[in-house]
Amino acid sequence: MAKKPDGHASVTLKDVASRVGVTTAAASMALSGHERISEKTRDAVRKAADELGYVPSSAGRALRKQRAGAIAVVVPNTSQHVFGHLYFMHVLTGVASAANEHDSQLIVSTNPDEAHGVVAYERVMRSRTADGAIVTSSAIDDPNIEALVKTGLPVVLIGNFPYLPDAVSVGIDDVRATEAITEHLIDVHGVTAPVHVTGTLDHQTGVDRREGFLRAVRAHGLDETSHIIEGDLSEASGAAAVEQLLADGIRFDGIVFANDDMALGGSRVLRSRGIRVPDDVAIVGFDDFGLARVATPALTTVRVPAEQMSRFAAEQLFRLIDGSAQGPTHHELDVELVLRASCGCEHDDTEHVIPLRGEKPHGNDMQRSISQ
Amino acid sequence: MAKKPDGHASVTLKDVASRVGVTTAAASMALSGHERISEKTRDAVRKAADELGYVPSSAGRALRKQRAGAIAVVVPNTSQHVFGHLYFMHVLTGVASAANEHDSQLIVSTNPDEAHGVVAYERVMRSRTADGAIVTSSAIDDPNIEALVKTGLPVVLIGNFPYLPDAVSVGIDDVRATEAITEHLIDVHGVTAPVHVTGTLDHQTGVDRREGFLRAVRAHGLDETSHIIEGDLSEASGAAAVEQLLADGIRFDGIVFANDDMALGGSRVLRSRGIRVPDDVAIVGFDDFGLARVATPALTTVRVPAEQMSRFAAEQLFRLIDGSAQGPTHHELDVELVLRASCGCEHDDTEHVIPLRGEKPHGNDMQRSISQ
DNA sequence: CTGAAAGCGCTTACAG
DNA sequence: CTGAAAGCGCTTACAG
Repeated sequence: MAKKPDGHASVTLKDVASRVGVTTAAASMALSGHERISEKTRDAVRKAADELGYVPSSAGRALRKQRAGAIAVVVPNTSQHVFGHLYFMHVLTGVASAANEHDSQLIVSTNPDEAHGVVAYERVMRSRTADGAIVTSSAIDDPNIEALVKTGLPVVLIGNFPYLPDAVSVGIDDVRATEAITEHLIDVHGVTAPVHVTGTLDHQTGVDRREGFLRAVRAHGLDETSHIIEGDLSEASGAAAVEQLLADGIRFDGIVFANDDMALGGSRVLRSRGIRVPDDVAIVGFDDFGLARVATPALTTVRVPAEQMSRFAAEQLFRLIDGSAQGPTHHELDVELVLRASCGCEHDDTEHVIPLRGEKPHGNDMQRSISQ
Repeated sequence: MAKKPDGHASVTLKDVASRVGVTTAAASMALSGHERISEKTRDAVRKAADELGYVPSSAGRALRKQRAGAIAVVVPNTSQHVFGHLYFMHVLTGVASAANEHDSQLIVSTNPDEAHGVVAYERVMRSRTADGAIVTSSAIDDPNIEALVKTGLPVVLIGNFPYLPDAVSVGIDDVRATEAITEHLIDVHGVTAPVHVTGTLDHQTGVDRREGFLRAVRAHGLDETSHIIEGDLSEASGAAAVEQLLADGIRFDGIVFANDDMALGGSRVLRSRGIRVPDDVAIVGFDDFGLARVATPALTTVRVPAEQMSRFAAEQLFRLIDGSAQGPTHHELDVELVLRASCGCEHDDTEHVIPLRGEKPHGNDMQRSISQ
């Protein structure tokens, strides 16, 4: 048995082979079910492996096969505040299940700090610790992402990246979704003075959701009575946005927040000022990662299929790794409108879900919608 | 350059060495700053490595060093419902920062399904994909955990495991914390008929929190007027518990929920029946992972320092791996009482935090409290 | 002091 | 058909 520095013995193929009296090569073939090994030997080897508790060394195998047997989920450090924590849980759940199905390990790679210089996740790739990477919630102009894509290593981005035409990515149609939920406020609830509180505008989602709001507003001739305030996706910035609206004496009867966290912050301020939601002001969010449903009033929002999205991204990544797919591609998943109390549709304990198919492709040809 | 099956070239030490005209051994020593290599050669090698974008192969290094350079966070599949998602985010954040400081990769290991047979995370250890593991939210009697601990491999458990005397673990004093928050309801808010909705009782936290409730109730002579209902930590079970209380016509003026999710579910039912929180019934939760603060009314709770706990667990794990610490040990972190609106202490937008030092060690000698 | 072999554990291409 | 070498990339103990 091989001795590890800390004194633990680990069982190697050599141990299995010598117990049976064959070479390691034969033992290896026996375990992989190679047909040139007799059934008798195969069984003996497998029995020995079982008894000894043999598990192949991932390092030995990785070195020989030139494949790590792992994929990485990359989280740029700058994104700490970009999505709420729950988004990332959904991503992890989706990627983990795909990784399990492919007998692959899952590595979570964050950038310790920006100053640290060498980008941690590029090291992960170059050191071949992972065979490929899924990158989530990165800024529009993150040069590291661009560099990573350019290396030609297997990388799948979650989100929309119009400035990275060579990338493989998976996202949703933020423009269309925000347009739809804004139209809902206008058409169904008679909102005539809508406000949009944006996300961070260095992220494509922020830009796209703003664009969706603008399209709906323009289509309904509400340009004059609508307003846009910049937020940063934090609850505090949602609260600040509403306080600013009130301080500026702006008239508004509906707010489209670019995410749920901000909607919650805004809702709190409205309530504290005695403004009723949805009676005085209808509000909606975006994400539905968990907070929206338990809020009071429950929040009408766009449900982002984060888990399916990341699961699909992982499957796509495995296809890149094994060569059965090639980039560049962009795939889009459908989202749902989840109608609850905050827009005036439902009571606090009920919800109504409307599928929103991606019928209005935009940007490039490769897009297509995937039914879930 | 080595060719990978998918056609990507990766730079190896050999490439660096041959560019400079030295052996790989010399190049290796140069890069690690070994003094036997002349400054001139060292600089030349480093320059070459930089230019070629050389990053050491993790597989090669792992094989040679008998060390993976990675640690694993293990999540038993059965725990899907045990803690809310946000708990795990805090765990990941804490472990990731410690791993980064130790130049270690972070592997997330879940059990695909119980039926899958071979326990996934034991494979991770046996295959030496990770040098050690942090195990979180496992059931009291999980035989896999016990087996894992018995292997003597570096493992740190998060939680309290009185039945695993050989384990290295990091936790909080659930008994003391629940006793304190129950006493708060009784002493400060005059609750005379308290109810406890337990967590899952196959987890030590569930048992301990119930014990804490019982201690407080007994100390105040409220045995006769108190009740205990079993929950499962889900929001739905909190709601169901309250419905049962009402259906049974039980008189109660305070509820100690074993976690925040259940408290939120219970709170919703109370509100829908026109029972005011905290005026008619004071309620408290446990965790403070995110929902408690944004709930209406904001939830008084015990703040579990999940991030610090798991960070400490990771540091402890690295000590086990490098031999600078040995098990068994148990460490306890301090928690805080966070007083908000649901018990009647504060308004919806304010909170008051009371540190709760672990002054009452119980169980075994090794425990000590760590100030944060 | 320095050159270069040995070997970590594995699998497959090669020689017989 | 089968035996066993070669080599993935690395680092250190050894020989000179």
